[in-house]
Amino acid sequence: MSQPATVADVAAVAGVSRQTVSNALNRPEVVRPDTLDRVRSAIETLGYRPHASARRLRTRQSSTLGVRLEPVHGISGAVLDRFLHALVEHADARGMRILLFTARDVDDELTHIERLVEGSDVDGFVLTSTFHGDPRPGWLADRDVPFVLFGRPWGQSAERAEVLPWVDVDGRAGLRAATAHLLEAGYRRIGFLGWPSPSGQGDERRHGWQDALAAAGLPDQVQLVCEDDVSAATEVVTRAVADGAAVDAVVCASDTLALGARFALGPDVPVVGYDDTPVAEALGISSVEQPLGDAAAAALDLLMGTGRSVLPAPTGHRLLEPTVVWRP
Amino acid sequence: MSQPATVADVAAVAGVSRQTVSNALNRPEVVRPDTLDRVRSAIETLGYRPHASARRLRTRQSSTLGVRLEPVHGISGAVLDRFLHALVEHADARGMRILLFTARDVDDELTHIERLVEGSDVDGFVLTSTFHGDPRPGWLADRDVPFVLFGRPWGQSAERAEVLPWVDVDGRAGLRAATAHLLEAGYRRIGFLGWPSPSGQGDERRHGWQDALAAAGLPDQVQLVCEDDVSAATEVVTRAVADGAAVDAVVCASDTLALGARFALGPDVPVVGYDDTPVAEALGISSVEQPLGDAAAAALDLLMGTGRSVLPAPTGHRLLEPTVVWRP
DNA sequence: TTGAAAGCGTTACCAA
DNA sequence: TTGGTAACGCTTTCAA
Repeated sequence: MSQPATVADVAAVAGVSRQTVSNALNRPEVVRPDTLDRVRSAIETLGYRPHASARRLRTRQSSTLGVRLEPVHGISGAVLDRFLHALVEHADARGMRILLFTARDVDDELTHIERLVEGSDVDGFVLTSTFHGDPRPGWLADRDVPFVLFGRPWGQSAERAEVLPWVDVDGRAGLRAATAHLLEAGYRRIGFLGWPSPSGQGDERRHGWQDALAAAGLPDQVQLVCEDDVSAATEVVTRAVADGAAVDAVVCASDTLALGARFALGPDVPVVGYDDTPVAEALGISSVEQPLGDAAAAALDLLMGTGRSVLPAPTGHRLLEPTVVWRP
Repeated sequence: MSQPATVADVAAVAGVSRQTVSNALNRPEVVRPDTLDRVRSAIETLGYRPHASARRLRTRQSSTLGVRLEPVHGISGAVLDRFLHALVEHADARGMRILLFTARDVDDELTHIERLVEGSDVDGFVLTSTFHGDPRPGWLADRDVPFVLFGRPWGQSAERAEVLPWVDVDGRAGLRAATAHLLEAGYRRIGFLGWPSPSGQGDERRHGWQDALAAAGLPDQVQLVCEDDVSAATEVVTRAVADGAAVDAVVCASDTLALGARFALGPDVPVVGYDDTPVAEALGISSVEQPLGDAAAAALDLLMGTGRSVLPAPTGHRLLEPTVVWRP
């Protein structure tokens, strides 16, 4: 196989014209069965594969989705990694490919996005790590570039947020479930360790904790705040306990914080983290696990509907339920 | 910008022919300066970008490299992630893109690779996680598909290994340095916790430990073996100590093992891991850090030489020195 | 149901 | 140095 076979080669072997080969490939129902068979066996013997670039040039579709590969962020880096993995798999099943790019910051990301769009390199984007004041959704929507967010459009106006396509995991429900479970197990003084406000995900998770406490008639529990850093978390919790804070269990906004809390409180005080990272698993810390495979599938559903190409203007959203992984 | 501009549009605006625009883009030195200026300003005003697929169809180069995104493997998952990140950045700087694919196992990986090659989707591959009996290098070499290994061609015949292109980090040097440093600090009974043989990287790392001990005239130290799992490691070390093994420091083949050793020995016995994962950082465990950015750059150097396209048959190799990150 | 012809946007070749 | 012409491999009209 010095030179890859083309439609013309297949057509010659099958004794039909090029277009018939193309039809056999793309609209098999329109070709007579025995012709179809001849074409298919010709494809088989020649080891023919359509030339991706040629097809893309003709169809004006790249069948490719752009995804920014973000810098690894500490312990939770594996989360986006797992999402990406699931995304690649589901995309493959739908005939789509994932093209990576990196960027220093959001402005740089928009520059890259612009280049990819203008070079017709991608049909759309999956945007991760949404945040308050995120300029990307607006930028893309203004230019009619299809996209879907993994993460809610925090801080967007209500009308805009309503039509923006996004997939997210319901952190509030996750922490609500974790807290409720601890309450059932008899714990009464359940503290929360989270990030400073405003933080989309962080505030959601705090609300989940509050929901469960309110439902149990136990408001006003200990609430601590610090940056997402193990030593900082250890220090905050240690100081709070020294100052007389009463907790017999702690739910946290992340595994990083949970790890700090565990160091401060020892193994006898139940701690629940978020993201179910390998660290939580290794240290036997309970954690809220995001259904990342489902999230990836949902993102593609929103972006592509039931078809095999990206919708011109995706819309709608999906909020997925996480599950709590309990460890001794 | 309803319809993206093409070379023809640029040519019309600049008052030249299509070909001159193409030349201005790809071989500017062959175009007269003032013509070049006219073309460039036309490109500017039109916001023209070459259509990637059209160019690829014509040049028969995809300017794309295929990389398998592997399942996240516990604590060390971040390593390939960081390598991938660096690879995307360096590739971008060289006008190359990274296309991801996933696979269940090596056979499935070869199937994917075949598909990508036959569809002219990629110009070559960067293969990670090489292992004894790896069929991929042979498969690709047999078909003249360019590739480079991140990891040595373990277990390949000497002649074949000699011409195979690979980049790797010298784990042996890393553990030698770590062990030597501990020896200088006065530790004399330095144990090693590693993986079962044969393991390319694992055996290398063990040799590094042995090198340093032999140089210091202190052979026959405690050597332990277990699978790459935290609890297994904890158990193995705990049992060894209970059985009378004498160690006042331990170097390990991975951060996972180091974590287990830390649990078994407590914070007063120095433990050195490998890969400098976020976990090691969070727990204050010293670790050998791989220069992943350099590895990615070296991989592309091997694959592309100094040019902007993949070499037909890359060859040569590069062994990089890791550094030890010491923590209190 | 099948075939002929056109064209997607680009670059390579050759002549001017 | 510049421009005309011809592909690259594919799909999409439109006729037969």
